[in-house]
Amino acid sequence: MLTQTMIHRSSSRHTASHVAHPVPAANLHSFGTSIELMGAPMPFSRNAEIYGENEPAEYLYKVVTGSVRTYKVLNDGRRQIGAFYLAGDVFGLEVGDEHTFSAEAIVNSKVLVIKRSALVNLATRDNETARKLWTMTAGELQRVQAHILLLIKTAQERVAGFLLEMSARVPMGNEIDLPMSRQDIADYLGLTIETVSRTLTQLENIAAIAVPSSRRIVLRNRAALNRLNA
Amino acid sequence: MLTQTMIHRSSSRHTASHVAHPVPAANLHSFGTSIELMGAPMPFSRNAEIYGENEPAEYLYKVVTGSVRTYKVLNDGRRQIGAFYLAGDVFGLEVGDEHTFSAEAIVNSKVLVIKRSALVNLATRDNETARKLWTMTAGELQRVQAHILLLIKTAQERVAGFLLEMSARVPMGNEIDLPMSRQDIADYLGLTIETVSRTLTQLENIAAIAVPSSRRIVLRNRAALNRLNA
DNA sequence: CGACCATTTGATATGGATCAAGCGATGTGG
DNA sequence: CCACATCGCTTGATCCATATCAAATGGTCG
Repeated sequence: MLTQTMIHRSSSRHTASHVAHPVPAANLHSFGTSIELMGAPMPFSRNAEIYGENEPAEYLYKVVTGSVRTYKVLNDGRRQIGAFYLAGDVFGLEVGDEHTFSAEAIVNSKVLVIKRSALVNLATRDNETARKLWTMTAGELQRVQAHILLLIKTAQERVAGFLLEMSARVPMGNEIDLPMSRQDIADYLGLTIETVSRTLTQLENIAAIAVPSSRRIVLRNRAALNRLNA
Repeated sequence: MLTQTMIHRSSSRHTASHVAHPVPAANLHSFGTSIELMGAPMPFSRNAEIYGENEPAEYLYKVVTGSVRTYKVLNDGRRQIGAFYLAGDVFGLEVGDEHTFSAEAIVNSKVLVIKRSALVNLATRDNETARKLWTMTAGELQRVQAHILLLIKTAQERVAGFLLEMSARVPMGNEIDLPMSRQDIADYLGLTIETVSRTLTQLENIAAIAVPSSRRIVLRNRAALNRLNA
């Protein structure tokens, strides 16, 4: 098969910079009301690694600006993208000690870094926090379950589903500005770039979407897309 | 594409019997130490529905004997199996109010039924319970992430991965007694029964496995299977 | 024994992968 | 400011893994 990108152990192996730049001490007194107020946003440049698979999961993260992908590379080099995280999304939350995926900035991004241990400790005292952690994990679970349903569909259905998912996650509903490349989309959907590209032109021919520039997609006929989304 | 089973709105629509047979009152005093001691095992016969997608998630469940599948049916009738649950496994835990998948007994089974609200309430007081709920949800998350990785692989890799997964979950490691049909396996792996069947005979020809009877599989060469599992 | 259902095996079709070329945008050095 | 390299994307031609269609086999239960 070999549908995904081949990773040739090469590019973008910036060593995780936040290990070198320790995070400002968390404001413990602010945990109860909002997780957000901890630490300072940390910048990651395009393709920089935020953490690697199997690294200890000491922190969790919240995208302030930009976007992030998590992924896993199989033995033979195929890459599967697990998720895209946009501004406002939290990622990197694990219950075990290690990250199960790697994370990279897709574009230059600012990311809030939150110390996990503090939060988990707090959760044993503050059940508001405990519930929040649980709810976030459950949210991830639902996302991943939806992702599975995408992966059993035809190429058209996957791409349509992807576009609808993205449009639901950005403000202005019908105009999507994709931060990620065709290769990223392909590795998320379990397709090749060629198939993603061809499918987009098909959807354009059907007048379901318009593609004014390669990273900008306009949803022109949601009904048609929803029909494909089955 | 249409790789999964077509469900023709027909068989096995036994209305959820545990609504009719209310569960014995939970022993609230035993929650803290073990979730298991609640209610009496309830029998479900082969193919009986335990709950349906979109039903309120009032209970969670633990398989005592037998096995259970959860699944979702797409608009056009394709079925995707989300998971198989064997004796000892907990399923049906949701954070939202509704089940996102349906659940059926694969064979005649006994299932412990646990009232969710009691547990969730308790979790606000007992952080041991809270942690358990979180950990179980996170366990599901990891399982589903592993499932995604299966779905991007070749047929051989998927089947090998499935067999290794199952063998890790049953006691006697090298002999697997599958409770589920080829169709169930196919719908779990995103393949057709024919492909599953052919792939099993391929693996048999490679001497990676033996198939003494259709439901019984013997792992004969784990190294070979692991190599496929990539 | 015969009906039924699950599974296997065979023949053919097809959606998406692979291989290959072209094209437009962006950036760099002369 | 232009020539040219590079990169991301699209488009075309062909191939192949798996789906689909079809039939045979085998096991189970009345």
